[in-house]
Amino acid sequence: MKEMQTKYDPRSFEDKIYEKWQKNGCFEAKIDPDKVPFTVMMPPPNITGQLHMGHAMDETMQDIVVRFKRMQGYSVLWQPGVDHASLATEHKIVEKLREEGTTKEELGREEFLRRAWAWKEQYGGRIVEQLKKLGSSCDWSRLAFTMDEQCSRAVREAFFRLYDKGLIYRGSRIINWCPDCKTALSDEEVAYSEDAGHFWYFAYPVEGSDEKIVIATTRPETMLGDTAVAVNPKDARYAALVGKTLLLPLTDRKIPVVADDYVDPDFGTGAVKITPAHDPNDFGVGQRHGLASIRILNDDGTINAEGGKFEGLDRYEARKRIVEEMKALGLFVKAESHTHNVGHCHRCGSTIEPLVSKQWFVRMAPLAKPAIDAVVKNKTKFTPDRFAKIYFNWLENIRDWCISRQLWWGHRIPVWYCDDCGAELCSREDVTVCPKCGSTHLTQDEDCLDTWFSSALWPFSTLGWPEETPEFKYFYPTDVLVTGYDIIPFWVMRMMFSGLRYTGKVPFRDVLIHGLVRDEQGRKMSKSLGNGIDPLEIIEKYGADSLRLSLVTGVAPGNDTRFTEGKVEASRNFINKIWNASRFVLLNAEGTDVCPLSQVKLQPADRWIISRLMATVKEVTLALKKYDLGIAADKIVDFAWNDFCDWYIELSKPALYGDDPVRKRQTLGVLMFVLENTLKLLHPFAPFVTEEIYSYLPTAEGSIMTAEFPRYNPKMAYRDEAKAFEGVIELIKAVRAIKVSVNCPPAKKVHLFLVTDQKRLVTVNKGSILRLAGASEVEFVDSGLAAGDKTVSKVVGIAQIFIPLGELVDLAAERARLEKELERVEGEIERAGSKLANQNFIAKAPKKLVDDERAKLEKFIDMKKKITAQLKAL
RNA sequence: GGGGGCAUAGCUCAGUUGGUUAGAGCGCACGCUUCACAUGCGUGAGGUCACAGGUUCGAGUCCUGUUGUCCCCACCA
Repeated sequence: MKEMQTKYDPRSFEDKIYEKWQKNGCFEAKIDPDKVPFTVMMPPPNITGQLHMGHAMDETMQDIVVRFKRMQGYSVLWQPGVDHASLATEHKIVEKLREEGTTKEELGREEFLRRAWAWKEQYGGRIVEQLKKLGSSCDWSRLAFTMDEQCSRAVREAFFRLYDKGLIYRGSRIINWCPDCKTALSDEEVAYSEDAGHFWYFAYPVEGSDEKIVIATTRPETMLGDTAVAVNPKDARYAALVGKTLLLPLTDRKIPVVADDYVDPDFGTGAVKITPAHDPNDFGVGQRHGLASIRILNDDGTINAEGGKFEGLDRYEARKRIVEEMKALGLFVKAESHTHNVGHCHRCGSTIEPLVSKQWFVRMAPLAKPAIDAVVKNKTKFTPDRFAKIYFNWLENIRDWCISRQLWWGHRIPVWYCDDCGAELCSREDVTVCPKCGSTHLTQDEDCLDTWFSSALWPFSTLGWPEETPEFKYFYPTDVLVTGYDIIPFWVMRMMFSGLRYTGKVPFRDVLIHGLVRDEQGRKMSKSLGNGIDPLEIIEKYGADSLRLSLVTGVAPGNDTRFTEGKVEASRNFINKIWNASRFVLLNAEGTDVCPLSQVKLQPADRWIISRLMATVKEVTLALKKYDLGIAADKIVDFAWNDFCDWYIELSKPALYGDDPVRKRQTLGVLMFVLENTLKLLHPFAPFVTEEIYSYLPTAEGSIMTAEFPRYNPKMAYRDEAKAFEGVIELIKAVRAIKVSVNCPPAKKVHLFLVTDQKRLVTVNKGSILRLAGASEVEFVDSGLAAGDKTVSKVVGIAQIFIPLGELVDLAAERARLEKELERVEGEIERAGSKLANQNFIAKAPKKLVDDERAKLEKFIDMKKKITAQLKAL
């Protein structure tokens, strides 16, 4: 038998084990009609991405679930993949081109895409390699990419179907425009923040009079596109002006004063400049009053020809110049500091310009309805369920989804325009001949689709949809989707309505939502703050298992968590503990014919640890089923460290070091059984170290990955015997506590006098009691008097303990100690007594509870009697 | 304005459908070279479960309100 290394050194085996798993095809999903499928779709990380703590937690949670299910015998598919991340990637490549002194326009679409693919080939796999370091057990042989052939076909099909039913349309509407990325964005891709700005007051002269009307704006440059000033119809101040014409300064335009309920008379001056082309509210006013919509910005955020002499100026430069000119004209009234919510590009942070533009949209109302219903009807369940409310909130208030992007890297919109007859043609296949006029002069729409359009199809596009592939039939719908709450509007929601629309089924039955990983001070980890911690560095230092465990312990589902290295250390210490406990068992088993558990004549301590193991198996299995990963991890750690290491291993030592070879073989049988099951319980959380240790177990076969997850066996519950044995533990703890309380040196063995009716239990465990309590002898007596007068005593469940400690005993201190104990017990009697005196409690509480309370009361009364006697004896 | 989270030990957090004497890790105190492990072992101190009501035999847990704090969405030009 090979021997375990003395030191737990994850670096020495983690990579090797991962390679072995891959080589042996342990992650590969198989269509097996005899098994129940279990499918998880990995949220595809961006090809531009680097592994961060958020990924680490997300991946760990998925891997835990997936490994658990695999061990339970499901046919598991954990589908990995990466996302082309249209905007992020294009941004990156454009940056690179800038460094090379060129632009994408200069290269042209074809060359640009060639470069983008080359970049993808070179760097796109980086994140995949990083995921492997974590131990992710996904089926890499099925690695998908949102722009691969299969996903692209699905995108075309999906687009075509929606277009065909009129659920995709093209129109001029106010959209969010990023002047730096030079593309439209969806509402979800705009992040708002409170920014400091100004409120500028300008006077607009009324035509044919000396009157002026004062308006206020935060964006003076947009006045170039004003086509009206609006006031509230009930506002008496302006009633006379409604219908009059204003001379729009800095232009030669005349604009009307209109009345519209939209205007809040109490805000600003009560008069609002209306710029339909650059403000969503103004757009509405413009439509109601038939106003012209004048767009004044170019795609890059400079003023266009409509801006007259300001043409070509950057929006902020134009703002400055306009304020100056208004001052020169005497039409500037005042400026106030004003903080307001400003939209920023999710990707580059630039200030968003709302503007009217011709874009493609998905009609959301008909799609949102079934997506809401599916969750209402529990076809898909959120864990924790409060996130269903957030999901509803989004879908109930959703607006049409702008899906076109002025980008090249992505799925090109499958619509062609006939240059001759002007027909608009959407097709699954490329169109080369116009079906309307037969022309071959066709131009495909220049734009790409929002990345999330393809991500929305992920749960089925990866399985071959729209083909009815065997994979699709077997693995779809998927079982659980694991993702952060910040992704609900981007992705979860869109997969839901897409899945329902295209496949008629919900894409997943459960959605497990987790929170954000924050830094030690509770701040979001971010590039700009520079407070991110690299998971790979943590893995290098502590091992992947420690990182994984630290990311799920003490974390409640859906809650944010703070990452601290201290937590990783705590997890590392635990794993180190397991490592050493395993070494202990294996070193002792060496050269011994370990007795199989079925042939062991179980002792009370054996039954106790097996009982605890079974209770843990039950709890862990239940917790994992409910996705309570934090609770599951807690239970395992608690059992392994406290019950197994601190108690059972110590309890086993008299047998291991004793001279009864049968007893030793049997004890090793129990140790081996418990160790093996502990490793299996722990495997989903700490796959590497458990696999490594498993390989040394004489009883184990193959990989722990494919071993069966421990099953609760009611025959091994041994509930009563385990409870009785807890008495022995209590006894040992009491003796230790007594010794500490009188400053008795731990090495000094004490003579125990016990008044007990559990002589057999004590006798069977005498060796353990002597060893763990630090005693030289156990003697049964009828009363404490036998122990002499310089004794310290304590009452525990199975016995009255008397320890003669001679000079160490301070009679006054001992009396004080006993009195304090008496006080506590009397408190308990009081509590239990009043509870039992309550007739309502007796009548309404469950019988078991009442019985328990009665038993407790009896126990405490008995204790009181004994303590009183001891006090008297002093 | 709408929605949601959080408030439990010095710190970070658990607490599963309401039910033993409210837990863990870290930190702290005291002691320990006990032959797997000092990344350890033993013993302990430390909590009016934010506040005020209510429901209940019974509330950290459910309801209402208050305060503080954080997040998401909408948004007044």
